[in-house]
Amino acid sequence: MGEQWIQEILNLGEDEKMTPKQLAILQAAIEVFSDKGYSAAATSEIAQKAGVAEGTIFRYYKTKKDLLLSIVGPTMSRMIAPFVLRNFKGVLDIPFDSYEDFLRAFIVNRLEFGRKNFRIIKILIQEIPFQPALREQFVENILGKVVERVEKIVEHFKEKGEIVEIPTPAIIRFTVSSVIGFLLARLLLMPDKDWNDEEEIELTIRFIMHGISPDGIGSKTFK
Amino acid sequence: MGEQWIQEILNLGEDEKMTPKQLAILQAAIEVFSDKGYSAAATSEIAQKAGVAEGTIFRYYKTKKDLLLSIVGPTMSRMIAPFVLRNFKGVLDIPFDSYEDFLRAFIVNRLEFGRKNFRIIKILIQEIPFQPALREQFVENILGKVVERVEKIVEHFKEKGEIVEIPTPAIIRFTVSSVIGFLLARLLLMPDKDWNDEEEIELTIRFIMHGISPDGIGSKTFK
Amino acid sequence: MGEQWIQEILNLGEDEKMTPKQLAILQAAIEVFSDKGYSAAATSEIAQKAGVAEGTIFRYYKTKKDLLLSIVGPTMSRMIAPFVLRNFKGVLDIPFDSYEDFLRAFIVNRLEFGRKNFRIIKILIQEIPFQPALREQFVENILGKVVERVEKIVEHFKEKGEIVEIPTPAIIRFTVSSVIGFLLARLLLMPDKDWNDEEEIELTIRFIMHGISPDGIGSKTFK
Amino acid sequence: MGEQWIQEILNLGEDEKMTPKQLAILQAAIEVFSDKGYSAAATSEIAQKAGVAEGTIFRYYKTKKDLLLSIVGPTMSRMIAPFVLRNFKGVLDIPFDSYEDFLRAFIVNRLEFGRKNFRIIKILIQEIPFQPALREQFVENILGKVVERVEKIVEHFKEKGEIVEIPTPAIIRFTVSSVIGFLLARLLLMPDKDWNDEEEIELTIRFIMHGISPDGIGSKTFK
DNA sequence: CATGAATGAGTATTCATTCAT
DNA sequence: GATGAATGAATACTCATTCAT
Repeated sequence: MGEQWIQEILNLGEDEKMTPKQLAILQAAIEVFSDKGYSAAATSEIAQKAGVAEGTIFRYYKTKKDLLLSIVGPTMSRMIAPFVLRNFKGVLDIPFDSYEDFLRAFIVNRLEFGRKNFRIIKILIQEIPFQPALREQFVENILGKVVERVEKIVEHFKEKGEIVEIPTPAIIRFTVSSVIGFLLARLLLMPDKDWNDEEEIELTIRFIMHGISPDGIGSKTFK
Repeated sequence: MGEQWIQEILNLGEDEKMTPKQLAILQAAIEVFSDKGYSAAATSEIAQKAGVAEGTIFRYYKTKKDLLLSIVGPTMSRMIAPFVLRNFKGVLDIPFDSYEDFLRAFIVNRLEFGRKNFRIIKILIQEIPFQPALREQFVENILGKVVERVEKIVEHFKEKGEIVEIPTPAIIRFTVSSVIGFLLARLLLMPDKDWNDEEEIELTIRFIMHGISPDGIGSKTFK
Repeated sequence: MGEQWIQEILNLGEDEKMTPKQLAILQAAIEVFSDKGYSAAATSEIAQKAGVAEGTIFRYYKTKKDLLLSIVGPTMSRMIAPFVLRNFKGVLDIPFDSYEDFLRAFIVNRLEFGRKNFRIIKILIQEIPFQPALREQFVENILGKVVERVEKIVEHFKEKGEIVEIPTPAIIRFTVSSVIGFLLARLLLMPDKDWNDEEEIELTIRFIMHGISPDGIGSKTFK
Repeated sequence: MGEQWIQEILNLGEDEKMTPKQLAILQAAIEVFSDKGYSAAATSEIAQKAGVAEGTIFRYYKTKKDLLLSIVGPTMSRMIAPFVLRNFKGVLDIPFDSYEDFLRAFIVNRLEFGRKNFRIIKILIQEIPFQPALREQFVENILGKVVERVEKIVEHFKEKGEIVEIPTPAIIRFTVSSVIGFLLARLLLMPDKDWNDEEEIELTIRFIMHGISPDGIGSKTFK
C-alpha cells in the first residue's frame, strides 16, 4: 500500500506537512482500529505496526481518541463533498436531467469513494454509536446537509412528475437504503463475489426508479 | 422492565433452569454491552448493575466472551424463526398469496422482533465484525438459511410473473435493503419521530413491489 | 516495627476493620512517601515493599492521592487532640495553674506525638504546599482551632499578669517557634545527639517564660 | 520582573557569561520548581515558560537535577554571606556592641534576603530532605559555618554577662527559632497580613533578649 | 548554538479472571 | 452456590534525555 493515498484522503489535497512517521502512524491506526475496533485497539500495537516508539504517537495526537478523530473526521467531511460542491452555482443548481442521472452519478461516485475509504468508513460506522463527538458531527454536518440537498433534488423531480407523490423523507429513505444496500453487499458482505458493477448499478437504479415512479408510469429508460 | 422477557428471549421457551442472579447478569450485560460496546464494557460494572459479586459472573460464564455469545447467540437463532418454522410442512411451503403478503407479514413481524430485541441486535451488529465465532454462525446459520428460504419464495413469485426476471440475489438485496432501511430509520436513527407505522409499512411495500414488478405492470394493490 | 501502632495512629482507636494487606500498604506508603516525597514515590515500589500486587493498592485507595490523604488526614486530626479535648468542660476550661505548666504539658505531650508520628508529619509538611486539599484542611481545622484555643490561654495569663502586654499573635508566635524549634532540632536535625530531654525542655520553657514575662518580673520558677 | 536580579542572585556578581536563554531557563525553572516541586516539575513546561526548545535546557544543564543544583547552590552560599564576610578582618571580628545590635542587623538583613530569594529558598527547603548532595552542602558549608560564627558571638556576649549561662547550642537554637519563626510567619504563612515590620522586629528582639538574659536582669533597651 | 522530533523506560490505573472462604 | 479480595498483565500516557539537522 503506497503512502500517497493517505495524504490524499486525510488532507483533502491541502499540502499540510505530514512527516513520514505521522503517516505511518495514521496508516497503522486505520488498520488496527478497523481490525479490532477502537476500544480493543492498543496504542502499543499501532506503534509497533507503524515502526515508531509508543511515545511518538502521543507527540502527534494528544490522546488515543484524538487519533481516532483525526482519522475519521476528514473522511466524514469528504463523504458529503459531492453534495455541497456546486451548491452555490445559481438558481438552478440541479445539474441532472433526471433523477436517474443523479442516481447513476451518485452511485458510481460513492462506490469509488467507498472503495478507497473502506476501512475508515468501517471505523466511522463502528464508533458513531459510542463517540458522542462523532455522532454530533455526523448528524449535524453530514446527514443534515445531505438530506437538505437531496430533498431539493427529489422535490424538483416530483414537480416534473418523475417521482410519485409520497412524502419526501420516504423517497430519500428508499433511495439511500437501496444505494447503501448495494454498497454494503458489494464492498463489505461479499467483496469476493464476481461482480459486474455496471450491470448491478443499472439494476439498482431500475429498482429505485420503478419503485418511486408514479403509478402507471415506468421510468423512461426501462420500458 | 420485568424479568420475564429475558427468559423468553434467551431461552426460546425451553425451561432451562435460570437463577434470578443469572437473569440479572444477562440483563445487566445487555445494557452495558449495548451502551459501551463489548470491549469497553467492564465485567465489574455488569456485576454491580446486576447486584452480584464480580466472581459470580464467572460461575455462569467462563469468560467475558462467553457471556457475549450467550446473549447474542440465541437471539441470532430467533432472528430466522419465521423462515424455518414451517419449512418442513410439505411440498408447498409458501403460505402467501403474493410477494406483497409475504412482505407485509415479514415486516410487521420483524418490526415487533426488532422492537423487543433492540439492544441485543445492536450488540450483534456491533460485534459481528470482530468476533469470528459470531460471524461464522451468522453467515452459515442465519444468512444462509434466510437466503435459501427467500430464494424459493422469490422464485415462486417470479414464476407467477409477479416479479421481474432479474437475478434473484439482486431481488433479495433490494427487498432486504428496503426493509432493513425502514427498520433502522424507525428504531435506530429516528425512534422519536412521530411514526405512522401502518402507513409507512404500506409505502415501503409499494416501493418494493413497484421496484421489482415486471415492466409495465404495477402491483395489484397499488394501481 | 509492629503493626499495632499504625492501627492506633490512623484509626484513632476506633476498631474499623483493616486487613493485614491494607496495613502493609499504609506502612509501605508511609515509608516510601517520606523517603522520596509523594511525587517521586512509585506505587510499584510501595506495592513491592508491602508485599502485595500493584492492583491491590487500588482496591483500597482509588488513586495515589487518596492513599496520601488517608495517611496524612487522620494524623492531622490527632495533632490538635490536646487542644480540643477538654474544651467543653465548663466556664473555666484552662486546667493549668500557670503558662509554664501549660508549656510543660504541651511540649512533653507533643514531643511524644512527634516521635511516634515522625514520618507522617514529615510527609504532611512536605506536601502541604502542593496539595490544596491538605492545605485547606490544615489551615481551617488545625491551625484555626489551635490558635483559637491558645489565644484564650494566653489572654488568661495576660490578665493574671504572667505575660507581658504584647499582641497575642506575637506571643503565640514566640511560643510556637520555640517549641517547634526544639522539636525539629530534637527529632529532625540532630536526632542522634545525646539529648537530655528533661533538661532541654526546662531550658526551653525558661527561655519562653523569660521572653514573655512582663518587664522587671522573672518567672516564678526561674528567679 | 526584570532579568537583572537573577544574574545578581545566582552569579554573586561574578560576570560569568550567561546568555539570555540561560537566564530565561533559570527563571522559568525557579517558578515551576517552586510551584510544583522538583519531582512534579516537567522540563517541558520549564522550556515552554522560558520560550526555548526542550533540548536547549540540556545544553546548559546536563540533567534536571543539575538544573536544580544550579539554582539552589549559589543561593545557599549567599545565605551565609553576612557570617563570613568580615571573618578575616582581625582579632576582634565582632562588630556589634551588643547581642541586640547583632540580632537587629541580622534580622533586617535576612528579611531582605528572604524577600528577594523567596522562591529559591522554598525550593531549597523542599528538596533538602531528598537530595543528599544538597543536604551535605547545607550541613557542612552553611549550618557549620553559621553555627561556628554565631557560637563565637554568643560566647563573647556571655562573657560580657549579657547572656545567661546556658549551653551555647541552646542559645543559638532559641535565637534561630525565633528569627526563623518570624521570617516564616512574615513571608510564608501570612504574607498578606498588614505587618509593621519595624515594630515586629523589635518585639522579636525583646523576646529573645529577655529570654536569654541572665536571671534578674532585663535587656538594656527594654526596661 | 539551538532546535524539536524521537525515544523508551516508567507511571498510575484498569480489568478479566482466580480462588480461598 | 456465592463472594470479593487479590492478582498481574495490559493500558494509555508522560517525560527526561538524545541527536540529526
